[in-house]
Amino acid sequence: MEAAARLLTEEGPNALSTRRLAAAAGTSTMAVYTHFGGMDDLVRAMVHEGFRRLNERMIEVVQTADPVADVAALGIAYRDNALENRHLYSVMFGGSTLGGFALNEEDRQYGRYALEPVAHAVARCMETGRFWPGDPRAVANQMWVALHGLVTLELGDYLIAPYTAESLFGWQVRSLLIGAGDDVETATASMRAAKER
Amino acid sequence: MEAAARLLTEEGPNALSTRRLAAAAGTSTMAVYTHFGGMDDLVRAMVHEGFRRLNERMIEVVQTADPVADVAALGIAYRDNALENRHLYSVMFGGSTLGGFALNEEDRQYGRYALEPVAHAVARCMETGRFWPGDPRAVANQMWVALHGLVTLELGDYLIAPYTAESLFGWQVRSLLIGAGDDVETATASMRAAKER
DNA sequence: CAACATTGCATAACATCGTTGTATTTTCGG
DNA sequence: CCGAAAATACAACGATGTTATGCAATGTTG
Repeated sequence: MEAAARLLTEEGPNALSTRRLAAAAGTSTMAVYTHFGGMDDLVRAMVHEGFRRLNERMIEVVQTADPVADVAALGIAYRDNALENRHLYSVMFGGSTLGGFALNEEDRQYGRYALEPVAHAVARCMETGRFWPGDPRAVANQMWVALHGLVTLELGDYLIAPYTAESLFGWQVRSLLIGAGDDVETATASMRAAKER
Repeated sequence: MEAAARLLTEEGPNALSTRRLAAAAGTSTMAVYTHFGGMDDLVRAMVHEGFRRLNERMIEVVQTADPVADVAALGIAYRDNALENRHLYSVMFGGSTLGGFALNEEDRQYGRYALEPVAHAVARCMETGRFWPGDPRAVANQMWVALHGLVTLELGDYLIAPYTAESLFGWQVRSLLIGAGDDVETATASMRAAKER
């Protein structure tokens, strides 16, 4: 139900209640239990929708002749998706608890799956010699961890000037690219190219 | 009230209710309103206690002749504190919402303040030439972002073999040290020294 | 077409939550 | 030792998720 998604994105997780949702959708609270199994399953459906959006966002980052720029573009896409679905993001990755809802292993697997495009792009960086040879998934996980930290602190309003999320994001991605083996100059150029997409 | 802290650490944020707390403390729900102002202020007190523990943990990392090892030890201390107070940590940094509780700017300032020891250690690394000259707070923020991401994903059970939190943590800290200017060999040695404290 | 079964939702009720008001008990200063 | 003040026990209110019951719409079948 897109009414639930609207409530969650506009008024936050606390507004996502059966009665608020029933009022917004013009029905009764029972609709939640017929269409879903309960509040938990509704939240789970929201989470899956969130992962679907994230995957969509990652997949539509096209592959170019510059795989390092592709990696940077994937990082930008990841952050953009989190900022546009901030409440959903915090539920997806274990932040907001939202009543008795708890992630299960299947949910988490959806999250890990979103890293596949990054792993592929990193593999291409290694094949072309821009990155040192190694495990692409390890590098992708490294990037995920760093960007997740940035995004959650940004959403929690912990990052203020002069160390804004924007500047830290650029620094973070850049050091990740260089730490994976790229040269300083080419990494900077690839980041600029990624930003302009 | 340490009963509240025990409830939160042992049964999670959802178990922290006025009635559960009253039953655990052997009193009535009114005790929450006399000693604190309400549920929100009780959570806020818990959060402040969490920041106090974090600061304590960071401060007791002694300064040695190897400032890079000190930085690594601070990272270890940060992660250890988060793992030992996992539920509290998620409340402190905007993860769990816990009813209507919301962080205010004063709370966040407590969190940022915990970075001071890191900034000092980084400054010493720069003075001794192990790190490139630069803004110590910028490097400290960089480290914070990366470690916060690692910890939150670890607490959310997102990190599984072969990319465990343990291995990613080592990789993350190592690349941070090297990215800040240290050599590969000396950084590895300093990390080993930090781990053995 | 009519009787039936099934499905979906509205209404009401229940347990639990944070919170508030009132009365009672406890505490403590003079 | 007494009176004022603080702390607490008890009950109640609104709101939450959930369940039970009943009704109406819908589809199915003879």
